Amino acid sequence: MTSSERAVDRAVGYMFENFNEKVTVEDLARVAMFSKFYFTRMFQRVTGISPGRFLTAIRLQEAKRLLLTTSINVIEVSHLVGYSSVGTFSTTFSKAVGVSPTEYRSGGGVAQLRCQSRTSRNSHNPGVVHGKVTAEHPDELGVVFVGVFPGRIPQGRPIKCTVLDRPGHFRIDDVPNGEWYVLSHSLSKDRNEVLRVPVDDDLGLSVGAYGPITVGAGVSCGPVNLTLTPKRMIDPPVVLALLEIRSSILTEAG
DNA sequence: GGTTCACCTGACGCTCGGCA
DNA sequence: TGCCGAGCGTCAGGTGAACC
Repeated sequence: MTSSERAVDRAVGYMFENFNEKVTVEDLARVAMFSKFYFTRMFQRVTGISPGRFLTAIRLQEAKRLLLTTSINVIEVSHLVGYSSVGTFSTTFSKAVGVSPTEYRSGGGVAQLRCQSRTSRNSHNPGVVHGKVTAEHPDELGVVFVGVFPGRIPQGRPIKCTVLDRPGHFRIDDVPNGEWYVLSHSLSKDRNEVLRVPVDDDLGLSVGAYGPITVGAGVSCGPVNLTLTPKRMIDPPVVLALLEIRSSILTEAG
């Protein structure tokens, strides 16, 4: 682990301990023992996202857990995870997870989403993304989710996605033109045993990221080689109901 | 009780430059 | 080369009220 990663690790630890309070970039920089200017750049370089968005992801991950495992109302949940305005919480949650807090709870954590194409971009002549997902111990992994996202953090609805039985080759068609990230997640096989039960933590989760890639009109983009590694604390939390989406996709397929 | 929306604020991204 | 400070424009996120 480099000195930068150690500093980011300290800051992320501070976020996990204090996400329910007001945490500023100055606080995090002080914990990391760097100036706030340099810290922001360093954090972005190590994690791929800004400190503020990382903190938001932690808060939403905790909110998902509270919504599924308790009967606390949305207002109380918003306060418990650090939001002073339930309006902000509701809006942020809906954008990141794909459904509102009450929909998420009523669906038991299974977000009935579809991999959507975006029509706002130049998508009349979409491209193809292809590549391969590898892992150090592929036999220990269950099904693999591969999605195309606008950013480095898996939130909102994926532009396009696919599910593999195991690490291996993939192909995603009809990807709109633009600059995207390809993100992949997989659970260890023992956790897949409980696939139908909503998953609300990162235990046994392996992640891989690639990008940004530029998809051109009618062009096959790749190979995109994704390597799944066990999720570290400094990897961005999975905000989107990715695993739950995977479950619903499998339900449809089955 | 929960969501949406307009407005506002502060964090962020980018860039340049200084220092050791 | 690594660390840090600062200015400035942009935009994500926070607030609070209206609405369902």
